[in-house]
Amino acid sequence: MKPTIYDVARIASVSIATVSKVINGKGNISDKTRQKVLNVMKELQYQPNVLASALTGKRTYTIGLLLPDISNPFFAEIARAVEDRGGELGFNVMICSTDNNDAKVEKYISLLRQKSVDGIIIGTGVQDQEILASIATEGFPLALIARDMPSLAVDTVLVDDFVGGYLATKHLLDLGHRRIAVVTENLKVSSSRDRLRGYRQALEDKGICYDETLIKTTDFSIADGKKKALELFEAELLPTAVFACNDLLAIGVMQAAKERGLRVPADLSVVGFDNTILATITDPMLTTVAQPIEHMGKQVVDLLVQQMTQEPRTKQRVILRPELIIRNSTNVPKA
Amino acid sequence: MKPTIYDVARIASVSIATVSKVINGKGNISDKTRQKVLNVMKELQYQPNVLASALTGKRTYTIGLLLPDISNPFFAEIARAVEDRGGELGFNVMICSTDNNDAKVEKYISLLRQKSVDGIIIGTGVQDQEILASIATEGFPLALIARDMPSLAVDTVLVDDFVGGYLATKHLLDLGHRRIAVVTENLKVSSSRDRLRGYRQALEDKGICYDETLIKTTDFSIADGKKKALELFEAELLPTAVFACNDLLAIGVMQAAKERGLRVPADLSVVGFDNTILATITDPMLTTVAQPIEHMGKQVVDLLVQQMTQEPRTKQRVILRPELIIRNSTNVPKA
DNA sequence: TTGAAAGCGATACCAA
DNA sequence: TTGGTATCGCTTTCAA
Repeated sequence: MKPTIYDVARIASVSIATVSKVINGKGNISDKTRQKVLNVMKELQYQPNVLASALTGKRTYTIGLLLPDISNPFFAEIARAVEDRGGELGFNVMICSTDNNDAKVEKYISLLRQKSVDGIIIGTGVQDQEILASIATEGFPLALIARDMPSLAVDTVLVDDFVGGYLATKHLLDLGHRRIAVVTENLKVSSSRDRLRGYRQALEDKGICYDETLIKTTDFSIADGKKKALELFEAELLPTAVFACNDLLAIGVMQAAKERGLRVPADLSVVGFDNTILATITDPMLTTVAQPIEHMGKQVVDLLVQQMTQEPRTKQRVILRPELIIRNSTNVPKA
Repeated sequence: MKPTIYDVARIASVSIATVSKVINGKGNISDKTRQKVLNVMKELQYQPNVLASALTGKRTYTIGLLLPDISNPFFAEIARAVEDRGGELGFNVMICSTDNNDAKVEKYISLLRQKSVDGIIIGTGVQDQEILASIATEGFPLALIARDMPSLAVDTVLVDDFVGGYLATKHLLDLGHRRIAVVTENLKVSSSRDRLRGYRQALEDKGICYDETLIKTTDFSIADGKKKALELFEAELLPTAVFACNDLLAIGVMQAAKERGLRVPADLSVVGFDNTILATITDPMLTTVAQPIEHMGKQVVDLLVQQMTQEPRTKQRVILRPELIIRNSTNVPKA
């Protein structure tokens, strides 16, 4: 069996209270006693049981991370960033892939709370915000990453999706494109809506009419992007460029283009969003809007940890500026 | 505050012992009492505190998962598979990215044990097997995925790397390639060694001499693969094909080829390993050796859970057969 | 400077 | 069928 605080106390011939004090550096303990206890602890390779100490009201040093799907590179990269910053601060992270399913979100949150995690980071879509509202008002540490729910008083870190959509579209516009299609994730997701708004704004600034038929809504897999792009290519008048609302969809679009014999970027320009590792792997490499994932991960963790360690403060939304990464999937339109 | 078992007991005017019994379906409780307690539980939205119950010797229903890097698609896919099966069985998973660093491995294992996880799955490289040996003999539930440490009595699930290397090489050989280079991860990793053995065997079966200069060892990023491929391309006599020991390296090789003006597969055939999502994204799509990731994830979890729930049994190594997925990065050599 | 003891929220044994 | 109570490993208050 693992040694307990009692074993240490017995062998060091002190009380468990004393041992507890040296573990936590509290109270006044003589150097001599402290050394004695420390030695025994080392000898026994004693490690305090986190569960027991959490039961007395201390932290579990564990945070929950809700993501749509950890096998999606964008979210995997977020997870890594969260894990890294959490690690620096002494926290482990429990991952939960929700598939953007409210039922799973609810189940996971309930489970995590049964396990007394110190806080939860939400990177997943949540339809029914009530699920979050209740625990947020309850004062349970909660933070959002890459999701926006302005109606909720919750710390949030995200990229300015509007600007992102704007930058992507403007880039295309500047190249001379006028017929720019959009393949976007479900518009129930706030980030998708904002990216589309950015797109519209860019068009408007250029005095170009918004054409409903150029907008395709779908899920977020490569296959989805491909399917919608194919639909786009059915039209008599083809778009000369596509703004895809994430890299996965952009890749689907590129694959569809290839299947139709359209060359990227000669016949069709494609812009993605996220700048995941995938964007560097396609051929041509994908022009895309970069989210500062590492920075975002660090920030949410910091915000969350502040909630658990500091005085209540006003919740904040940190909006980071996305950056357009120009690679090889965009070019001037043909003739 | 969250309600406790005491709240339930008080409101239902029974003892906490009775409540505990209805929670766990133990003992004989009259239907009437049971209903009463159940109702109060529902009313209060009572959820037992997992920490407290774990303190009394029950499970935490949490498992640890050690991976080199969760942002690497191969491992992210493993994580998802583990999470899914874990979820079905009632377990949450704590992810730990180790960067294949023994110090981190040790730190994480210690941390996880302090938190009383019910078991740990290791998918990360571990140089000093002593780290694992001690806790394994101690009887702590442990299982390996995609890693082999035959000297250790630990449940293990992996693909037959030897066969994988053999299949990849044979495919190239069958196409007519004779000068087949290898870009592999550090040979301290067992899987890399075995894949290389498979390669040698395939050559031998065909009566082809093993040429040391065609073998390049490196780390596992795209950049590493590219760098080594570039070195390969310095030679007077170019290889006509490259077997890369994972998809990331294969992609690096493809990028190097492109940079050198070599067309894939016309001038150079490339085979990868893992069949991650990346393999479907490259252009041309990558021929690669598929690991049945989902199946592997399910198996390790099952093996691990067996250890915690069943009688001690002989440890087993489950060796799955990899499958060659032929896509478009391989072809007959030029003239 | 040290220790006795209550308490955290559950489980399980033993009585009633 | 139900309940009293010791126990798990630790923290913390209060006395000594």
